[in-house]
Amino acid sequence: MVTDQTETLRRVPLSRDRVLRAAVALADGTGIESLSMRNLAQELGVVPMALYKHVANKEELLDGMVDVVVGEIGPPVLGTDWKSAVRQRILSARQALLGHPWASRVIESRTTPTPVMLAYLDSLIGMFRTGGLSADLTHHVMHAMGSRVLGFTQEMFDDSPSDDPSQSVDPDAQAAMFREMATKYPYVTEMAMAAAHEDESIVGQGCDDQFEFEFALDLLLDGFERLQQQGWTSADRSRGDGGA
Amino acid sequence: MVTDQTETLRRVPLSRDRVLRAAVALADGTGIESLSMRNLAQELGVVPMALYKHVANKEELLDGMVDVVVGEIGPPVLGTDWKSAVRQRILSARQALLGHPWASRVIESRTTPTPVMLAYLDSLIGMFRTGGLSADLTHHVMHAMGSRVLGFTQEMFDDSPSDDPSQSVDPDAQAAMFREMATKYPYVTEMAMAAAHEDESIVGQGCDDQFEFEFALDLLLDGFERLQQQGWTSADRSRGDGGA
DNA sequence: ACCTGAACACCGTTCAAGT
DNA sequence: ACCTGAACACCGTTCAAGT
Repeated sequence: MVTDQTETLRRVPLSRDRVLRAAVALADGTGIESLSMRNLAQELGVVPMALYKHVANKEELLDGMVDVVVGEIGPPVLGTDWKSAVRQRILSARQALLGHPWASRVIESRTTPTPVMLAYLDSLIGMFRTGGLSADLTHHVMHAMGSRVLGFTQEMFDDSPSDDPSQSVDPDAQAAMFREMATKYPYVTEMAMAAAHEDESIVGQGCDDQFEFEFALDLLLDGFERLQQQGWTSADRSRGDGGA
Repeated sequence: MVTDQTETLRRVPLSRDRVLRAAVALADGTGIESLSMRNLAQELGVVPMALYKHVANKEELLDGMVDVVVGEIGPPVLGTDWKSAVRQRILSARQALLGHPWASRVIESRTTPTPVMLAYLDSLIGMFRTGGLSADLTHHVMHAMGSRVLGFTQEMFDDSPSDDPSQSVDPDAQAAMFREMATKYPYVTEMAMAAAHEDESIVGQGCDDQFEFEFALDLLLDGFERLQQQGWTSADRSRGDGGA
């Protein structure tokens, strides 16, 4: 294809699918904060109002974008135990999300599941149920997993190393800052140090996100398995809020 | 105080504290989506630009609002084992958040921790460390907890019963909808049924949020304790992605 | 019947002109 | 030196006027 791209896009008639794909591409390329209806329309060589033929409003656009991402999650693997199968599926969801940095934030902001999302959730719930977990336990399990079923967790803070040139090197200031951190927040500092074998950083940086995700995922899956084997029921509300 | 409130507010000079408290009150009362700089200024009987004397921009306003909420979290209880102490502190954080429905969303959107937030995290990390967990394990523990350290989890969808009058009763349509759900998403439906002993609902409604939160929290805390007792190290990366 | 320009009712923030 | 009105550069969406 040597045809001018904008020109080509202008010729192809708009469709919901083309709108959604363009929106995903725009968000991937320039960030979700610069995705506006006006912006997207311009990218498609179209007047803003033309988009409203294919999506009712911006919320529906975002729903559709999430559907595109969920559509990239692989199907369940067959022929293993439920725990491995669930584990692999969720790690596949994680892979899908990694290609779209905006996706987890947008998913969080959705208020009602789309049919595509419901189909994914139904299939995942089915993996627990056919694996032998009770409907009761599965319900609590899904809540405990939260957004993890889609391959992400709410990390407390964005730990991407900001390449802000305003706070450049100046080793003296950095050392002073570090000393202040270490005295004011000794445990935070120690924890950051414990993780900083791979990156220069002050807080929370340079740790292996994939490892952290799998650590928590496995802890939860192991816990679910243990409860299942014990024949746990939500009637077993034996836990008080005190006892060791 | 019988003085007219707006008049009183107009007399009291602005301060960062008064701006933040007004912002929290406004968000509590009318929702975070209607909190704008212009709106807040009006509430304070002040021109929008006056706010910029006390907060650099809207991001800093939101940071400050989170600080107000974090300030409401109770101090650690003394004289118990680390697990109970952590449990109680996190449930106290949850109580603080329950009074400010917007808080979890705003916390998620923060990109850098404030000193107030760092102080809270430091104190919580300290509870694990003085309880005997290694710096290494504590690091992974904090990641596994994610936003749960502040008393909330990312629930997959907003399950508050929308009192939208447009989709009022009409039991026939509702029954048809239910049949469609049950055939298209059998496991989702079953799970919703399993939880719906207390509320009329289609999906995800009517379950005990507090119970779900504690279920996951205890599962994680129990898991952490088990790892600690086993002398776990992150060098033990024994888990493959397959084996049962 | 379809499409779209202009307009509406908002934003956060800058900046220069006022006191 | 301090304060602030007007303006800038945006939003999502409505609606009436064009073809």
